[in-house]
Amino acid sequence: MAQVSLTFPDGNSRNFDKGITAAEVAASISTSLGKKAISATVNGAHWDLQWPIEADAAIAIHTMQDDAQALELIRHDLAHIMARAVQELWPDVKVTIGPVIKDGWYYDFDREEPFTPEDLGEIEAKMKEIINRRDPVTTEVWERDRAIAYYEANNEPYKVELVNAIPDDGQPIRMYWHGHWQDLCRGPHLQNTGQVPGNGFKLMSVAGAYWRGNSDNAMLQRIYGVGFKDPKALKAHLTMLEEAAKRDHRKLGREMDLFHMQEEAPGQIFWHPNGWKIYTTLQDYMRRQQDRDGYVEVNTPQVVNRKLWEASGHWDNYQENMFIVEVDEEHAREKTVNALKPMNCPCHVQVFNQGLKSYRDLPLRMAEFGSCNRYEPSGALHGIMRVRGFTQDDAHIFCEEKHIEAETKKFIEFLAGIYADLGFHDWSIKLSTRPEKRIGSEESWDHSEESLGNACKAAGYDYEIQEGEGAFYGPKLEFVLTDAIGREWQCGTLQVDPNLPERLDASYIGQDGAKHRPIMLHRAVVGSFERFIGILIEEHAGKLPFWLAPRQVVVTTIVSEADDYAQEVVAALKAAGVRAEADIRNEKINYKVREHSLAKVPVILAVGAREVEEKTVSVRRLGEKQTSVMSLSEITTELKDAALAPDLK
RNA sequence: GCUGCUGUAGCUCAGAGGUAGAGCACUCCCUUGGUAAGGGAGAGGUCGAGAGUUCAAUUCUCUCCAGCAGCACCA
Repeated sequence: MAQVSLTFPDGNSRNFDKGITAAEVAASISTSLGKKAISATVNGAHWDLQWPIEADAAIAIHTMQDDAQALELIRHDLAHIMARAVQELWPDVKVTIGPVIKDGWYYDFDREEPFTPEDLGEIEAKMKEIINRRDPVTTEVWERDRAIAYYEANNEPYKVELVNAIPDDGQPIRMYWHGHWQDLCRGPHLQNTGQVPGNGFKLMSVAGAYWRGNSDNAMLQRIYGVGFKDPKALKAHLTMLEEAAKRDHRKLGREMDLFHMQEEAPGQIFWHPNGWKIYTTLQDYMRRQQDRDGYVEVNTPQVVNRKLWEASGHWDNYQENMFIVEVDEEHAREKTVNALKPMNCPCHVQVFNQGLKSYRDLPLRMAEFGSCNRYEPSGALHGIMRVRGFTQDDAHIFCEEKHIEAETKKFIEFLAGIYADLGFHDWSIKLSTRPEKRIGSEESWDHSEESLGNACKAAGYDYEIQEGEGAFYGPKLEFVLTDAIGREWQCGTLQVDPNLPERLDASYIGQDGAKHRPIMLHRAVVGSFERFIGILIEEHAGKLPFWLAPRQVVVTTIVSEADDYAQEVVAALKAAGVRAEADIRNEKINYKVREHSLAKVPVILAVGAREVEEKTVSVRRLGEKQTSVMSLSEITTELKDAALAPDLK
């Protein structure tokens, strides 16, 4: 019999009969490993114990101790078990797909009536029952025709479509059985439903999802579940979700009195004094950074005639998402159709186009805190993170092709400094390359992609390539922040655009005396201020760094005899540039401390008879229980420094 | 935009076919209290908007608006 040579993680190799299964390999090593094995990795692929090994390979056997593999298998089996439970409860429901995702899985179903929360409870109970049956999980490879005939006979049209979609490139069409229940699946799976921890999962929610992710297709019902190895891990996950909910910017925005939104202006923000203080503090900081980095700041119109949007190409592509403002003939000589600007670039080109530009003017870095309005689909709106009215820290660098690399490097360094100042150290770069539908020559794509990659390397950063994800006119960099609870946010971006200067006829006079087209680099660091402030709030759970905190200090009185002194302390702090206010209300100190702590005021100063006498303050910092006594001059000096933005220290 | 859910006082929420309730917040009074809620009294709501069914609708039905979760979208 033919042999295969398998190499184990320790470097040793052994020969086995060709076609041996991973389970047999595990059992050949030791009886206990044979029992504990759950799957293998064969040549880098996660391998079902039942699958035969037909060629020489590197192999590693996994047990439940291997988290990555164990969780993948558990969640994958749970997806199947859930689908089976649903079909046992409601045999008419059609099954579609059910992949593993972060922390769990989902499965999409086609069913007339919506699933209710009560249904979820029933499904969960049925799943536990199935797990307790300890049914064997088995697998077979089928011919395509047989699979299609089977699914047609069973009235599972989605599965027929899936089988048909499997490319004819030799990959097996694999069937899995969990007991009598069957599903098309590429695997791998556990060997027995009883191996799935019956108390480590929970069904979380139902929501609509389009078949195959396409909004032209039918809407299915998706049930989400989370699954772990044991109830403790499940509990920890649920607790984490509760913690995340506590730092929701919409909740904190209300509690800290930062902003509100209301029906009459969906997707737009009413900033309250506290929130606006954060906004302007951040914007002032950004403006100083831009000034230092060689940008000029401009400001451009909000309401612009459609002619410009037609010329830029936005009218054709994004009309549906623009706020259209029509001025009728009663108000003007002739009817005009305008749109609120959804982006700033066409206006910036208009500024660039005023007067003749020389190659000596390039690179020209034109910045605007550009207020934009986009008619986002209603379902996309989310607190202040995704809105219809927002302001970008937008800028366009007009340059020559040869400038791209150096300008990009300069920008990455600029952005890195700002993220560091704002307390974000965990971020990464993604480089999106040429998509299938594109304009421009291959040479110019080569050059821009290479320039962006080189710039990242030159600035000392790695990047991940997103193949084909670039815009139709040029490649882009995306800068992705990871926040305190592991969520990713794309904030910064840099896009190479030779298209818009072409469409809007921007030019400069080159050294050769002839007209040339500049390239535009669209770039932003925070992206939208609204969204970025939302991220800041959630990152810090409302406890913003002192310099950004809208209310930095509250001076609370313990007895009313201290009222005058409290005002004196406030005056001293204000003179030092600290945002301070007095709380001389007739309330107990406990009450005031609680209230201001909940409002996330970073420093509470309490003053009573002793402090008045000694010209001191009792200092209580947010998050700390103990207090300390400092002289008025000491605390003023300290807070004066703390109140400065990082770039002013 | 799509699927589902939700909309009652400033906030968090209870309630029911016969035009509403709690806690906190708010106002006033008492209290001057040393670091996360002192006590008492009071005021406050066209029950998201419109239409329909009904003797009667905030409650049932429909339409619309907004929000939430997810999907799709994000120049």
